[in-house]
Amino acid sequence: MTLKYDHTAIEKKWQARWLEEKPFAARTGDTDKPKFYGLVEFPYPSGNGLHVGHARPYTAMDVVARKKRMDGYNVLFPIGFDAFGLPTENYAIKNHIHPAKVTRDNIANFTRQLQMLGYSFDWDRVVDTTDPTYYKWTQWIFLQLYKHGLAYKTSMPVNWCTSCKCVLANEEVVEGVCERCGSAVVRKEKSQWMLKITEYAQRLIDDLDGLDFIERVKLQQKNWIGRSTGAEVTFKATTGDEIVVFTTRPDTLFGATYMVISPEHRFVQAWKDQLSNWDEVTAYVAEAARKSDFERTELAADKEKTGVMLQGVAAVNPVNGREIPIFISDYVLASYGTGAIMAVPAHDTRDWAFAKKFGCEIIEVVAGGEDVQKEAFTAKDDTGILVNSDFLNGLTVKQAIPVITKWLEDKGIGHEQVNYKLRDWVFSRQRYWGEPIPMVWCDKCGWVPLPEDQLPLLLPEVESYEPTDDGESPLSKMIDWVNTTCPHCGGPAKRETDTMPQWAGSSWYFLRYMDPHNAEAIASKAALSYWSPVDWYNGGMEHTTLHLLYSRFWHKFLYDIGVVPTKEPYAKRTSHGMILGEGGEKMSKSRGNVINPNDIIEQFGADTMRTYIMFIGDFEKAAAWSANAVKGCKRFLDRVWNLSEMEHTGEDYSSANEAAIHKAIKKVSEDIEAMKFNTAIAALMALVNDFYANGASRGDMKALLLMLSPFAPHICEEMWEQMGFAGRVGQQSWPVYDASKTIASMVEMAVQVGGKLRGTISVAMDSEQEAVVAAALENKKVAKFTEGMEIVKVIHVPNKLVNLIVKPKKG
RNA sequence: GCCGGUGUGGUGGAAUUGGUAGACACAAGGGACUUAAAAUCCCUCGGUAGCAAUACCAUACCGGUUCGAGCCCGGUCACCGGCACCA
Repeated sequence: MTLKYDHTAIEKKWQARWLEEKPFAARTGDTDKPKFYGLVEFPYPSGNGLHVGHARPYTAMDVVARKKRMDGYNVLFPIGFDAFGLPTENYAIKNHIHPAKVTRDNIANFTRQLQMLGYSFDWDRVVDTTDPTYYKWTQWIFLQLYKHGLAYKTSMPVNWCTSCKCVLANEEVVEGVCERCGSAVVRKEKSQWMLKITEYAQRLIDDLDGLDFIERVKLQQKNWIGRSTGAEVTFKATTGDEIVVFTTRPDTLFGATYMVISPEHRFVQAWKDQLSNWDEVTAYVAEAARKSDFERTELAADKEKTGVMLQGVAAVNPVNGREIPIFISDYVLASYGTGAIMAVPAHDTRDWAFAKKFGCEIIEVVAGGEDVQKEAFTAKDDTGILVNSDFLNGLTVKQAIPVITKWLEDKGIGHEQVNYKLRDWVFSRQRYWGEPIPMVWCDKCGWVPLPEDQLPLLLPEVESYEPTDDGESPLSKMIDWVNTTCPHCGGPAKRETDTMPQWAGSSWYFLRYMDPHNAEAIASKAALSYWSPVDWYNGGMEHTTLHLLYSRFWHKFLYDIGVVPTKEPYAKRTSHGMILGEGGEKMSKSRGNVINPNDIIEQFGADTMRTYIMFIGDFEKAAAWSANAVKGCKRFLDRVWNLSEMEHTGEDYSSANEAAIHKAIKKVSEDIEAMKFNTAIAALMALVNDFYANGASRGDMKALLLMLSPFAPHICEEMWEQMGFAGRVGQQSWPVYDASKTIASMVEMAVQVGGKLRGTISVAMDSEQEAVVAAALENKKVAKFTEGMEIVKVIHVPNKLVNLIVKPKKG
């Protein structure tokens, strides 16, 4: 009689052994084995502790890592903590505890929770972004960016979160509100450090081609970067100024009946003296400036256009010399293209709406749509033919674009132009708990980078971490720290008091794992060349345009300056779906439907938790938690455990189970690679059902434990040991299947008559068509439908199906 | 509005990518064991009709291609995600 399955004791035992024996340590430069670097997104160690949302991707990658080790790979599977950030800082403010202390405590708690789940992380490679030995290198990378002209400080309107009292990157603003806290975001003029990610826009698109990323990630990044090809065209104004516009439709130039410039355009102020309605203009400019991002988004939704015509100034359409009015309107953005457009109301829906409201002329220049007085015709393909356009008449849109572009170039008033929606990365934050930006302002020398030997620039101790209402970082109150000497001229100077955004530390952490204790470099050349690139990176879709794009940018930069050996950081990127609450709603404290992994582990064990979270459904799709289904997985592991009550004889596969085992090995192996963890577990459940029906040899049990071990490692190690198998299950080779053994000698085939299933027959493997048809006709159910019929056609799919097409016999 | 995705039993989900729809579970019902309960084991379980064998219907909806469609094509509806005045 075997003991009951005591998950708590078993899991404690094996977790302790793993910490002691370190079987998951990665060895740099282990040349007799191929390397595999599996990566999960490191957690932000919040005070709430680990969430089931972490367990899904972490378990998945742990299953992959454990299987890869059994496949003979030298595996790097690390974990760390992305610990700078607002929640910690806010908690520190509220409770008057230093954020470093809060971080230490939270990391300790997370570590304990991660270990309770039995993850095979290499605990000697943990990184913490708030550790000065780590952020020294985050600062070092910033200095390299600065030295290569990719970091610059500029005063510009930025996204200001009214609640966080902090600047946000464009990527952090979602539907006009703060991505993190949901508060209103307003525009504010501030001097900010910026990173020139736009310089990498084209490469960030192009290099996606060679990567094994799921399509929706590639697509989302491409859309975010937003490349569009068109032309820049210069219009002369009656003031003599030249206004440059960007258009993707130079073919419609003859239909440009007015022009719009953004309220922020420099010409608005420059033309002050020429404008007879200056009061009206300034009122509109002020109004536009006051609008928050949220209000502007709202307005965009209604498409209610506003604007003011500039009285006293006009522009000239260069193709026909016609004088056209100039408007200012906030539907033209200062930050895209040139901040000015030529308006072609007949062929652009926004221009059309504006023209209708302001009574502008609508001239058709592309025929083929409905009446342009009723709606704009915007087709960009070959359906439209150019009209009212002089030398372009008769051409299709596609044909006309190169013709007019060439014409503009010849005249010296235009050229082809590519634009991107992507903007430079706003890199400053006015908060305490982040990496200090290692720059010094000297009145004589300007911005001076801190010499590298002075890194890390440590965060000073402050009295209060509270953000200030004037929008300055709390560090600005540290007079002793702020006042310093210029590294260049030695004169008095001031330190930069803004800190870096949370995305800084996470933009390169995967490199540090390769060589986490290196004091001389971000990682040694040897480690970088051995482990790069990350072979498989799994993470959330919400990071596609933030972390994933930012880290690709940094990595490309590091490649350009010779620090890393690969152009791209990640060879493969996959993504998991969210875990929802029991009712299918998002888990949240306010709904009270949050599942704490600790509770599940305590009640059912880590192996049940792991098995369930993998069995819950399609890994890529959202899945709702089900307490009942958790019990089902516990029942499965109980059944596995209770197999030990059976008598097992024979080291080979039993003849009764052999075919099923070979099939299961094939299925589980392929499913893990394809992240179809749910069907892999289903196959193992079916195998256990077979064992109950047929009995199982020691060889059969061995196969089961090997295959189940990546999912439920504790119970498998325990049973492996108790059954007296040598070594540790996690250190064995993954079983191989023999394709010929997955096939039985007899197969069941479907028989259709006229495409309808009428019966099944059992025939020898690879039977010829004649034999199959003969067997089919003998089947009583089939015979009913073939009696008195003539077979006119037979469709035979070997070993699967035979379809008899019949018609009534003549006579 | 634009781009992408999804839609299968009471539920979560399978389906070798055009070849026996509903694997594997959950829930439910019945039975065995038990003084009883839990646990465990066995059986039933898409719908309609029938005692049954069986027949017909069935993968959001409508149509098409095909010997054969959950899968391909055209259209419609619903939900989810991303972008959103980007010229």
